Amino acid sequence: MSDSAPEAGSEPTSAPRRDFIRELVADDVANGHFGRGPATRFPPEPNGFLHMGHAKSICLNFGIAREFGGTCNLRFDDTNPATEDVRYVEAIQRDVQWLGFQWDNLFFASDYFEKLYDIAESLVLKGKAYVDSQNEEAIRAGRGTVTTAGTPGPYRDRTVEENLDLLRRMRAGEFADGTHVLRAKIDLAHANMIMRDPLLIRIRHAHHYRRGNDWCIYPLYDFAHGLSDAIEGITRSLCTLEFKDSREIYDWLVKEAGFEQPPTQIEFARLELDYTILSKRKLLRLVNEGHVTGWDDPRMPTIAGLRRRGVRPEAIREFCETIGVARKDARVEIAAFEHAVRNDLNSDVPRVLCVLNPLKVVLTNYPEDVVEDLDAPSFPHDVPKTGSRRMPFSRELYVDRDDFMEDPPKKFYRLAPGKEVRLRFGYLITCNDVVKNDAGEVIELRCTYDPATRSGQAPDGRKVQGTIHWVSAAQALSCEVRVYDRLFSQPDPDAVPEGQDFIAALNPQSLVVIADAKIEPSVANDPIGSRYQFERTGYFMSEVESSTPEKLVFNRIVGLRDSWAKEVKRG
RNA sequence: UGCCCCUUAGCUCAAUUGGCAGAGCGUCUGACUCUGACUCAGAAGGUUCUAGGUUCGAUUCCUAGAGGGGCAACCA
Repeated sequence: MSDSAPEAGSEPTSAPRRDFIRELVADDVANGHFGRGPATRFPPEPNGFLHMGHAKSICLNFGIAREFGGTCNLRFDDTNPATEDVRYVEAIQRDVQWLGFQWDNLFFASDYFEKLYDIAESLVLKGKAYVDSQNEEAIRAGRGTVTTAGTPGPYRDRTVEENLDLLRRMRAGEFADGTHVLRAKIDLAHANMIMRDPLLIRIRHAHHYRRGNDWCIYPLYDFAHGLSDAIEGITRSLCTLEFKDSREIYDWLVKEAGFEQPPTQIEFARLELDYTILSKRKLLRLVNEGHVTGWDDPRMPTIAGLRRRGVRPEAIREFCETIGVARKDARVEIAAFEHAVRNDLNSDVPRVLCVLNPLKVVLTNYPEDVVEDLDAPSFPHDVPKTGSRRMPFSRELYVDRDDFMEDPPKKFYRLAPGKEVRLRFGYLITCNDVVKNDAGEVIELRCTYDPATRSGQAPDGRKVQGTIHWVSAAQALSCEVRVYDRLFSQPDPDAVPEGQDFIAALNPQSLVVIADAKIEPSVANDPIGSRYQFERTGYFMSEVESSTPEKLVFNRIVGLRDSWAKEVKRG
């Protein structure tokens, strides 16, 4: 490399942001630290569906493998027979692939049980582990507290022979659950609670979704995780901050097990999102208690829920990139996610007109039996895509109730008595009369159109401030629109008064179903699952699970930015 | 009365390793516009948690303190 000015075109391809983890991996590659290429893994327990927090981890682990020419495994950390299920294994694989990633190897920690057992025996042989036969309470008491040291129990100094015999009989299934555990022999007074003779293996006579009933001694996380990484030749084991204290036992175990150049654990902050909960345990509660329709409810922050809602994997990946990776707890604004979703859809999906809350408009000076076809481009001028559709126009139309006010405030650009607006892709119309029912509710607007303004422009040069969306009443399709909003009504759903929990923070308006919205007929033959921007409203997708040829059902993916709503809110 | 981690703009993160504190999102203003969208331009927003110390120079190194978080599951 010379010091001379870079030549045109030699500009480095705008390097992606380097977080502290990527810096380390880049250093590994440059210096050949592990004697092998970068190897990561994504290690979910198959006890629930993947959510945005997992997406962050997936983008990190698979992204690093991709960027540095390394490998990334999908490993199921299935060491707890009580909570796991094939159903989750299948859902997780589908979600990872949908996000756009493919694993180099598919592994299961439950395939390592024999290897882990062999390591357990070797630890016993070295006097580094022992079988403890105290009950659960005694073990807990013997561990001490964060401020007081623990004390050795009565079985801590069993002979190697006795430990080996008991361990083998544990494996043979001779003992009941809870009668014995294998513990590492480290230090009951260790400053790090994790290191106070951590439990390695416990007895569970239970059905495991993959092992059936053939195995009854299950390794615990601390024992299984690091050794599984080491068995797979992982170089950097990425996990979240709460495992910080586990790193010490991780290092202890891979060293005692004799791995050369073992993996190193690196911790990063787990994702927290405004107005959202990202905890499998709590999400499971929402499912089980029926607050949502399932793991794939479009309001859920799960990958399956977001997919069903209409969010695309590109948006999730872009979001994960913008939030970065750091070593401190972080709560990300939901606005950042919504921005990524809009940004992804804006340049790609066609525009369409849909009236969510129909209000009839009769054009009193338009002939009764005429239907015109108006040409409507499907993309705005700044989206480099072509295409258009025909929109029928007639005497009776629908516009959105939000676009009319009988007594509007200043700066209301839409329809009001005596005011003129432009119909998108169509004529200028002026509101003359307001028809009300007995209850005093507005049920119809009587307007006149200016026949000279079919182009949307007035020949005399007069300007209108507002352009509103509309559909022709006779040709419009009736459809159902599900307007989804945040699942929780406060930024931190756990910040509820004493005695309540996050359930109390649920947003009662998180789903508003509009049974009879009116959409332009051009969408009739589009495949179900198509995404659109409903102009001036938001992004929507017809839902495969609910739509029928007779009646389309649309999910709102995300609303458009709405500076008028902000103006109104400000008063 | 323990151990460990964290603290830079409203939010998320940078700062080439001790050298003029920046970016994206958000907010506000303006331009453009047949979407109050998009796009573009601009602005506001900082005692870098506090107090000392080292240094010509500290966001960066040291000490103490404050605030936040994690660890005492036979869960992961």
